[in-house]
Amino acid sequence: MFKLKNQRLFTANPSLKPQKFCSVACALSISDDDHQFYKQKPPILSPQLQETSNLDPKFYLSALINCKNLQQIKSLHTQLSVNGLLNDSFLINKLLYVYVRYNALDDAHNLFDKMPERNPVSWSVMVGGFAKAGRYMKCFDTFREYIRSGQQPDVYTLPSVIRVCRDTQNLKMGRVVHHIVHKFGLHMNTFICAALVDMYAKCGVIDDARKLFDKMTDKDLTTWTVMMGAYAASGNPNESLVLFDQMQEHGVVPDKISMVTIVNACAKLGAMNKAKVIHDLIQKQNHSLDMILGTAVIDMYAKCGSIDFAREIFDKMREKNVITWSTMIAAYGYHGQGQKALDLFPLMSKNRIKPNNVTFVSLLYACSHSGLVQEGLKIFSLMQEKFFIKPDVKHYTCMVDLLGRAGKLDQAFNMIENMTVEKDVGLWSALLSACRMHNHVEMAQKAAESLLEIQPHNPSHYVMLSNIYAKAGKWENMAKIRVQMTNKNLKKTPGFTWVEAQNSVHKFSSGDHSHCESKEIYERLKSLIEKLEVSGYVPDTEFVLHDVNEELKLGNLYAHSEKLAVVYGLISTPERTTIRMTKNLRVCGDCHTFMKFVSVVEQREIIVRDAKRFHHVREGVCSCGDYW
DNA sequence: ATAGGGTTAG
Repeated sequence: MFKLKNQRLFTANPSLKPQKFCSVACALSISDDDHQFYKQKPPILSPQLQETSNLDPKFYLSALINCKNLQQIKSLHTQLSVNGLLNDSFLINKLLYVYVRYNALDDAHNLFDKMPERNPVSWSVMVGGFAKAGRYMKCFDTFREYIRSGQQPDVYTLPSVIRVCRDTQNLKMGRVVHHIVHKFGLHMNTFICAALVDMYAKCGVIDDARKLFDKMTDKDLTTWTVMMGAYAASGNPNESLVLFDQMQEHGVVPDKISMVTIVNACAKLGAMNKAKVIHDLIQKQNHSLDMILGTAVIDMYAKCGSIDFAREIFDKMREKNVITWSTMIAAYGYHGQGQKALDLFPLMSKNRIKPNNVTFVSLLYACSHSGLVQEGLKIFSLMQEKFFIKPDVKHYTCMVDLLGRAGKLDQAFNMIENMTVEKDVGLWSALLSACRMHNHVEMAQKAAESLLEIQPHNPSHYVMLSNIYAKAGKWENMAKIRVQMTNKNLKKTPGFTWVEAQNSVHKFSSGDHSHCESKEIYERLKSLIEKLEVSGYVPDTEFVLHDVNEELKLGNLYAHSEKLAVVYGLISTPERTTIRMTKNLRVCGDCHTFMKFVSVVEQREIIVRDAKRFHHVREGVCSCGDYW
């Protein structure tokens, strides 16, 4: 009887952590009947428990550990109370903890309120419970009460409080807590410091995070992981990889979570060499590709340019969730293989995965970038009618992009006018780009006006509109924009281009001479342009504002960061070249033409990407016009 | 006994 019941407990809950088996504890694993019994007469022990129980707290301890639902916890609570064991701080804290683990925060709090004596463990469980459950005010209140009670907060409580500061983006409170940490001399605790580093990073003050990180003498794996993740999230994935190497030099061996973090950083960097090294390391250390790590690796390979590797991993993964599927769909989207993205969609339901709003963003994006207008419209209505997902601004942005690229500007504009969700910069930018592509000056003005209402000081909106005027020959309007920019003291923000070569990533800005092989690069660029001109390359100097600085000129040409990166790629890598550009930076017409010619004349495949998009530059393949 | 780090779009 016992064995059977016990088996049921463990087979029904394979996820339960292996625990010391206690012959009496298994009595709790049964019992719909018992529940009924408890319900009717709570103070009385069930026959089974009576048989085996005594007033030994150890019995209740293992019973609590093996609880599998709230009902059981409550009935044990009653029994503890009846047996007068609620004075045992060890037991009561365990009870508190089990309530918290089953998300019964109110029950826990009631118990906590009635506790005659609260020790640091009680406080820490309660504060941590509120923190995990997202009940931030309650967490702060409890912590405040703790401090006011005059006790020294222990090292277990503070990480939870810091976590809440992070989750609520409450940097001010975070600094106060940091102060408290110092006041109580707890600044040497690794758990607390790691939490603080994470809090600073996620509140956007990465320099403060780094300062604290550097001060820490014993950085453990979590600390390193937090810092690596912070750099990746703040747009400096290169630094994540640097730290990853340093960590290993310090003898810290990465685990699965840190692997996910570094895979993610590598995806953001877009460096295929690194991607392979990291994937090798994962295999060497025998980390299985579970849903999270597997999904991250798919994303990494896709963003490093290899949709085939990405698909290989995808096919190998045994368990996939909606994120895995959405990642793969998005990957096909930005690789310009819209049909393949669409083909995956019906397979999702076959595998019983329900698409979510992100899946539909990826699908619509895939349609817009492959020019699948009808399909996109179909998906858009399917999403609402069959899956009852209300489109948000991102879905609308994809639709505006889809219609806009196809030249259906009026339809796109109508959609914007009729939508009820709040319009953002991305939405209007999509329309503005479409206007530029189709030379629709009037609508461009409307789009730009809306953009400048939201972001009156963003120079890129002015530059974009100015370029549209230039293309239409409306020089007076263009001049006005330039005056506005000068009056507002706005300067074009510098753009960067990165290229992966020589096993690392090199960064260029326009007219950049800082690279150590700068001389060779410029010489090669000069001779290359001569070669290209023989083949019919005519530099396009239409977009005057793109290059305000005359010093960037190289003969009658401009040394765009894109060109410098492409040339460095030619010099230093035998294979194809992948360059990555500052997010939102558009490749200008001249660079586009330049790359097209390079790809033919030098027989080299060039891949351009910003954070998420790819465009293969091959003759006949590049269909994006001068706007990418 | 109680504590910190991980995946998709934009």
